[in-house]
Amino acid sequence: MARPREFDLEEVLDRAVETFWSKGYEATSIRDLVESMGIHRASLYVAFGDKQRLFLSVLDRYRQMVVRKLLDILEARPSGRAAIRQFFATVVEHVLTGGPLRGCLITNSAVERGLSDPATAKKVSLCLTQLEDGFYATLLRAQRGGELDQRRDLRALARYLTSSLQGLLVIGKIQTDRAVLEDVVEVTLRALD
Amino acid sequence: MARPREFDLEEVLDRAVETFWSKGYEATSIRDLVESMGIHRASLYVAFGDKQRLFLSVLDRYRQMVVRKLLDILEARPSGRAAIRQFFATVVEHVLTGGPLRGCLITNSAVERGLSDPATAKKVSLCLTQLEDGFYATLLRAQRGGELDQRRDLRALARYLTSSLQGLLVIGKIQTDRAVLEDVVEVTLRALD
DNA sequence: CACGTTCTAGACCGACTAGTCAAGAACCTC
DNA sequence: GAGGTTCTTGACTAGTCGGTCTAGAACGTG
Repeated sequence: MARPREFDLEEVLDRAVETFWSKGYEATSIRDLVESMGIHRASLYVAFGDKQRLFLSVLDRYRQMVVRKLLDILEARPSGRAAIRQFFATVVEHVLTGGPLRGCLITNSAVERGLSDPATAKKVSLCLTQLEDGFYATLLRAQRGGELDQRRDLRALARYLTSSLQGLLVIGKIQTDRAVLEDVVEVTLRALD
Repeated sequence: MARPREFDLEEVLDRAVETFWSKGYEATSIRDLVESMGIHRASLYVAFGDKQRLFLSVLDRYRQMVVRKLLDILEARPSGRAAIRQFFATVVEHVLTGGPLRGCLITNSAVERGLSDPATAKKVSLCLTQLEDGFYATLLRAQRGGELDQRRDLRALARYLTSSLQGLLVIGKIQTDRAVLEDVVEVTLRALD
């Protein structure tokens, strides 16, 4: 056996999540990460590999934590419609109060690295698929509960909601007028009628 | 009088637009710009100031060229509904064929620099406003032409379409399956019914 | 307690970063 | 053609980048 590491892997990874989330991939330097994670430069490389591999770990962690929480919202209510409405209301609140973390690491990563890093694109794609599947399950619940026309194409609706979420998060980077965001959500949800 | 510059300002600016568009702000180095623009490093600084100011000029140019073209699509057809449908069809084609320029500089800039650079945020906001106003005018045309219920809130609809466009462009960075993008557009346009 | 392993610490690497400067070339006006 | 202005050019700066390496500290096992 050997000397155990002095820090908690998930704990420092959470700090890395916040740093990449707020600054983006390119604008985050190893120095930034060392400072925010509170571990030594060499420890970072031993524990997580290089910057890109650390980022991929960050995306996994983000999926397990943040995306998971979002999916929980969709599952929390028996009414599918209410769940989806609550989902978007939560996102709007996040945008209005999120400060430097306003926005979404998945959106950011899709835009900044989607075209240049296939490994990142793959992880982002997984997150988007999970969200889409979450919407799908919720729409199915709504349909079975008689809240949604039986003839609606649920896969198309789920894809639409996933895309709408991304749009809302982009707009939220520029626009923090609640009325604007609520206008968007209101019209978005009309698609379910 | 003095020696005139040997390059065309707008011409080299167009090259800078392409470079920032395809690589993003942070990932683009001055060296990249010097090579793509085909002018000397010092000429770049004399003509455009530092990297950030060049980027702001790039955003202006993008608005005059690309956003202008998009707005033209909205104005090209007498039918407001047809114009909006054509608009999104064009965007889907761009995503499917755009290569390294797939995506939109406005979306990219909003996401990458919206929170960290107020000057960029302001220029992006202007572009989004122009798009929103373009949608508004087109919706109004549709409404007056009897293609849209008189009671609909056109401002909310315009904001929604602007946000939907951003969402589509984010999804397009990851997903190039035509069926997915068309699903999104199809449901998006149902909001007009 | 000694060994072997894996940690942390700080110094270090070449490459690249954004940005500057001095010198000379090219042009216009007079 | 002379003078003045602004261009282009290549060399140059200090600082930062991602990543590595060696030395020594800290632990579990025998």
